[in-house]
Amino acid sequence: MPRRTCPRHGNGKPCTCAMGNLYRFVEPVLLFLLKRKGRAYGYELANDLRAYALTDAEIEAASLYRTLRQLEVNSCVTSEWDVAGSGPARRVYVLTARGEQHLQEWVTVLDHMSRSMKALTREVKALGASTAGVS
Amino acid sequence: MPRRTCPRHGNGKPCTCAMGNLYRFVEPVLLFLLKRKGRAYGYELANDLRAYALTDAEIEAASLYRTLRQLEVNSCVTSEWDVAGSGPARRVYVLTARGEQHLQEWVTVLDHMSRSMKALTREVKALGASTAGVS
DNA sequence: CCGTATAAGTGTAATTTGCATGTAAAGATC
DNA sequence: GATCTTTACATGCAAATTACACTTATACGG
Repeated sequence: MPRRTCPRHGNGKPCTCAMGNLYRFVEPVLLFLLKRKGRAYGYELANDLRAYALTDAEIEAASLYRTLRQLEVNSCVTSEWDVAGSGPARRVYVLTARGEQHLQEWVTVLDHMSRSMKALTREVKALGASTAGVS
Repeated sequence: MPRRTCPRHGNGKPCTCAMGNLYRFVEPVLLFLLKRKGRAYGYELANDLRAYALTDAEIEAASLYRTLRQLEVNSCVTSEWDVAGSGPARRVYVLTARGEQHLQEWVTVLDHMSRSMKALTREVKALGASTAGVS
């Protein structure tokens, strides 16, 4: 069990922060965004990442960059420096065929998880919110 | 990124093993099963756990027991030894009101994640499986 | 007495994560 | 021309998490 209290959103609402950042789920979103955009650099992806995040946990910039580098190590993306624009150089990423394939694998996995989660929540709701437990 | 190859199911199928065991997702299933069964011991829960698992990863017995003990530390369940039946003594768990509440929190979180996952997979499918990447 | 099934753990190395910090370029402000 | 801010990427390390092997213990059949 990860930290039981959410350090960032200290309110009473259920929060996936209490489950940790789960950077695992950053990966499929990055693959998707790269496929859709064609090419993109990390800082740029950070925004879209929030919109498509699978959990409501804050995405660490560090985990974004680390995930991209790791995807490159695993040949899911390639990168090169873009020194054209103004500002500091950007590392621009492009999806590879391997990455495309990995994204499709993720779709299978997420599809399955999505169904399982829905099935579970349905069953819990069916049981009702009765406080049948011990105090 | 966790291990990229699934050590247990070395075949080509997408497998959540490659995402690690995610014992986080064992927790809500255990809470649900305990609510439904009223009382249960670990070894018994292991079977049902497979049926309701949110990922297709093998559930480690160790993580099952550890999660139960941790749930007890967090007052989500209580336990006592059952020495009645034959065989080794069993630690029998019962859901508490706190655990019931925590289960409802999980429902909120899983509901949200389920939707996000479905939305993402839908969008990926809409893009098509075109190999638009670099070789 | 030995093997097997049941039941519940523990030990620990490796991996993953959160958070702080470092580097560096360009533009704004004064 | 000094320094502040924003953009952009990256690393270091302690703490948390996980995988996997291993241990303890009871009962039953033969």
